[in-house]
Amino acid sequence: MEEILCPRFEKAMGLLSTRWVGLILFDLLKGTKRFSEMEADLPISGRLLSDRLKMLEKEGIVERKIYSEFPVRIEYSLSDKGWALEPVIREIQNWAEGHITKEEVEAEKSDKVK
Amino acid sequence: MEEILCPRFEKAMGLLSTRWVGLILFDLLKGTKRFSEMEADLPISGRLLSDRLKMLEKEGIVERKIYSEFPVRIEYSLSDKGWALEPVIREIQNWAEGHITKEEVEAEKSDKVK
DNA sequence: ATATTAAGTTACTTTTTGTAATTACTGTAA
DNA sequence: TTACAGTAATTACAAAAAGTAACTTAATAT
Repeated sequence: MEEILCPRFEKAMGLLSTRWVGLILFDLLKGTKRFSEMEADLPISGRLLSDRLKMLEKEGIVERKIYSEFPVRIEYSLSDKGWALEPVIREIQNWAEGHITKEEVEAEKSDKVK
Repeated sequence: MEEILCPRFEKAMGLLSTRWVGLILFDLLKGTKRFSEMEADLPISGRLLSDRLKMLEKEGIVERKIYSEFPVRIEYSLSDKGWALEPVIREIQNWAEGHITKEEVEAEKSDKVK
């Protein structure tokens, strides 16, 4: 492979195409969330949610705040770098609304049953 | 999980976050390509490239054209639905240019060596 | 002591990737 | 007519990542 791809783009694409990252961002764009809330919102297990949040925190996209209450409360939110992804998510939504048909959504569901 | 996520968005995100799909789209946005060209452009093996192109064709995003010459020539290009993803890719590039640092790109490289 | 609650982590199985070798389908050359 | 060459895949198999459910940790209430 030669230098066809911009390395920054490749890195960004690697991040965004990590399974579940898009949905996690979508959820956090609605506001600050707790671990268990995200677990309930998204079709993802605790193990992977934990992995992905750790990864996104390391990348400076997500911020983690601990409140030492009872029981302990931990809040996740987007950093500025994370908020800057809003246009990306918006364009994906845009495309989805214009180009994903109801049939395709149905097909997806029956795939999952298999 | 309740109905928190838009099913169309979830479907779109599933497609776009399939490994290599973003880079394949990026490559095809530069124009029609042959299998072996894409294989050379991208850090992806023939097996997966073949899988992904088949999937994208099934989703109506990529078009496949056979030219019965010698040797056979097969060209891949984007459909209208595929071209409609251009703004998504553009916003990702945008974000990458503004928020991925040189250090992060370097870190990526050394990860690969490991 | 024991139970409760949130936020993870571990152990284990299934699925998806990556790599290399092989096939299929032409057509050209010896 | 057998052998070789150029594309575009496909197969076989080892390695990595994902999915699931049970378990752990830490603080506090009963």
